[in-house]
Amino acid sequence: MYCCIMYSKELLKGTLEVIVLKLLSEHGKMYGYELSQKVKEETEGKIHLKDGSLYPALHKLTKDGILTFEEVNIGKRVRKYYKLTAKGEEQKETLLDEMRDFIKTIEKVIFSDLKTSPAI
Amino acid sequence: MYCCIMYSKELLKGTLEVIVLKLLSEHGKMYGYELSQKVKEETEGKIHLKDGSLYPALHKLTKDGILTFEEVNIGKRVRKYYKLTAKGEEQKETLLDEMRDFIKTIEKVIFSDLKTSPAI
DNA sequence: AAATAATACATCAAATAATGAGGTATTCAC
DNA sequence: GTGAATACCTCATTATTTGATGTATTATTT
Repeated sequence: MYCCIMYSKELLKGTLEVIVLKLLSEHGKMYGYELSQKVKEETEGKIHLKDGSLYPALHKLTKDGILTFEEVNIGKRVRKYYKLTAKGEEQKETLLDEMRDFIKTIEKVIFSDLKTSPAI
Repeated sequence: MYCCIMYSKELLKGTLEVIVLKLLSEHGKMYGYELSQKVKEETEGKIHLKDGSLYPALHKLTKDGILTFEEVNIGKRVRKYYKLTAKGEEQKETLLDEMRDFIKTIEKVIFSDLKTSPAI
């Protein structure tokens, strides 16, 4: 059902994307697991980036030139630290603007009681 | 990509659903075309309920007992006026609450500059 | 009067993406 | 040495949007 919003794909898809880009922009570089923990923490568990969504997303964003990564060995374990490319920085700004606009629009439609009813 | 939000399905799915339920609650009864026009108008064209999304959604909501409809003949044309059932009223409240909560959460994650950086 | 736009409904194949389940392996705490 | 946490990954299934396509009536423009 989802939606049918002008910027539907770019936006709702972006719920994950915009979060990832914002956090990476803010923290410089982060690895997948770190991202999911950070989001869980900042939202008191309300938003939970699942493995099955997060990793494919990171791969796609990398493929699209939004992110790059470097592998860092932590003992025998490998971490992939992601960061924004220049294109990624632009994309972040775009998505944040869209999100702002989307929220404003939704709020206007959804949370207006005043609008119609002259209240008896 | 979408998301992976606690209430993902119930919420993002709901962008259409919540709009429809809100408008029906507000206006009593409306038909499909009217709904799409109203939304377009109220959002200055930013949100556009497409036929291919709207009608299937109305059918599904009816099947689920959220909506009922009555057919009205306008000349040779038939209009289906939809309205909320009691269950639909409840559902509307639930979705509005979720939407409020979602927006608050997203805003917290996305629009905080203060949070991390101690600024130089 | 004829063409065009708007009204009003509908369906469906294709594309897209989230979910949930499954998998591997390392490190830490008890 | 067992379980939990860390850290990555894939993929089939499911769900949903989109865009195309269709039908038909009414209003408007030329």
